[in-house]
Amino acid sequence: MEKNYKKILVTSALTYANGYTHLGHIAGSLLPADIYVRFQRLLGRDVLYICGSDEHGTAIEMSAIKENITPKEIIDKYHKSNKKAYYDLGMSFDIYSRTSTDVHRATSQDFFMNLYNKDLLYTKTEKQLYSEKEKRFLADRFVIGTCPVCGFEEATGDECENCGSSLTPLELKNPRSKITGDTPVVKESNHFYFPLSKYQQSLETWQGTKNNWKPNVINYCAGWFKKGLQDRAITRDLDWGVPVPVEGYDEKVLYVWFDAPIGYISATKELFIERNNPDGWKDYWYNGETKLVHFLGKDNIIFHAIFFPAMLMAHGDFVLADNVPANEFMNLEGSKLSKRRGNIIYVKDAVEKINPDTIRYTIASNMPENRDTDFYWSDLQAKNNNELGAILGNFINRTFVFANKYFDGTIPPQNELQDIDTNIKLRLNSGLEKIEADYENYKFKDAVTDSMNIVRDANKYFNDTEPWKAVKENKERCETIINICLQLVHSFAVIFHPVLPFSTEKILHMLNKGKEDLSWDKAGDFVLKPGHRLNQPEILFNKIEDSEIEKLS
RNA sequence: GCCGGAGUAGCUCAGCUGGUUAGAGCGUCGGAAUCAUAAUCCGUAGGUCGGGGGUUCAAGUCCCUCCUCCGGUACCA
Repeated sequence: MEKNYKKILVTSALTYANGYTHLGHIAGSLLPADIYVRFQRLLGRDVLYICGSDEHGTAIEMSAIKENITPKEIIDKYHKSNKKAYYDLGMSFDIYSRTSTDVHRATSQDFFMNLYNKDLLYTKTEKQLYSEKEKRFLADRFVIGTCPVCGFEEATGDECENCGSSLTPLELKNPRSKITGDTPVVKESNHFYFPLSKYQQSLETWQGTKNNWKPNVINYCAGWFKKGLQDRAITRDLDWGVPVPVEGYDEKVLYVWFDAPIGYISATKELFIERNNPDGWKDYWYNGETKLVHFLGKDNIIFHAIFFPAMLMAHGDFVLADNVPANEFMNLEGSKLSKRRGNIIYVKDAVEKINPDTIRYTIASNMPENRDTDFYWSDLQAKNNNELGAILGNFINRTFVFANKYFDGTIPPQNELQDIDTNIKLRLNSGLEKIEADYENYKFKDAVTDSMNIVRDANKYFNDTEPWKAVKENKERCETIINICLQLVHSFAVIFHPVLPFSTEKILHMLNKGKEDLSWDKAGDFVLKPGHRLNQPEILFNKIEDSEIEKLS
């Protein structure tokens, strides 16, 4: 790392608990974050991985009304399901929390009051549409009416789908509620505003110091700066959310995008409460030597690179993000992933049918780091069969077969080394250096490619040294070869651990080694001792047949 | 409409501040090997870098314009 960070705090964008999470979420923010933290842990760094469900906002309240159930029922359902799916996919959160907890409510209200007490917030009264029938103010996109520009009759209060005009609800002709269809009335409402415009200069200065941010993030923000940041209302007329902790405003709640990012902080608090160290979270959030990294999809850039940092600046106590490595989107079979039913892959379904490591590997090797990418089931099949099975799995298997068949299931000694032996170790070490740089620079696709390329060379080493001949002609030579191949197997357990956590644990077990050998330091050295007894090998990646893929596509 | 991103081999994707014959994996075709989940390794072929114009000794890379796709557009998150 370019700076002497003592601690690393990693977040994945909170999952909105209004539906099942799909593979796009994994590709955008969950998987890169998990790979990153697993790598940092291998290096022995002090890292926390924070995520959770975002459970407030208009959309959840509206879903509850439509389905005639409570918001709580909705969030419970999706929080539980999504959390399980994430863990099934190997996400190694230190905590997966949610924003409906008491800790979060208190933390958000404290945050709000901190700004309120410093007189940073102001109130403003605006005219809004109010439904007498529903007894509620209507959010912009829950008002439907006729577009004043093109006459389209199904325009929503924020924009016209037909002509693309940006609208406000008051401009619509014949406005009506999207839920009940009744005609709303104009009513005034008073809200708190966050003075985002005042922080533009500080934000630009701050981002100016970031020379390793991805261009898409920098340019996107530059666009907003150029336009000029405007203050934002941070309270809403809803029933569902964190109540505004100010007298006279207790019927209102905090804007979901105000409280959601605070969720990263409250989840960290909750984690340390569980650890019986209630102040422990401060060591991370109040510490200028913490490296804070937000992983997210491109739809979230403004909130993590502009709005939340401004909130933190206003508050003053917290560390700001070191990086916001935003990914683009992953689509399915060439068309948008989340658009309509039948064209979506839920994580909960995928993990039931497919080896989670295969899912992780496929997504990681085609991660939308620079642009939108496509997920194909046929691609997953090819990656599983041709790379995971044929290259990695096969190398491990052919090595173990030799150890079992000719060396009684133990690690043979390493005798006199030849050039080809020292070369493969040099190759391993240069590969490790490259992969380490890949991970530190958020280049996960490169990391996967570079990792698998070492295994390709390991297979070449196996071919070139021909242990099946050596075992007959020169047993000592064969001992050395298989010793080295087993050392490489151990190295691969470490190297692939960020991407393939389940399989690498199996490899470690096959080697009869413990977690203490799962460290990046030990990946470059040949640490296995001759005579050490191995466990029985197992097939790590079963071949996926065409018929299975046809069922999934 | 406006802001940002993208369009590169049959397919999926790399190509930082412009610099010799544009790269990788898969797929294709040929070869070597036979220890291994018939799994490996080597080699071959494949592209007027979305269209057009410009700057430059030199452009996939910079500028202009057009087409197509994606995200945002401040009350969806």
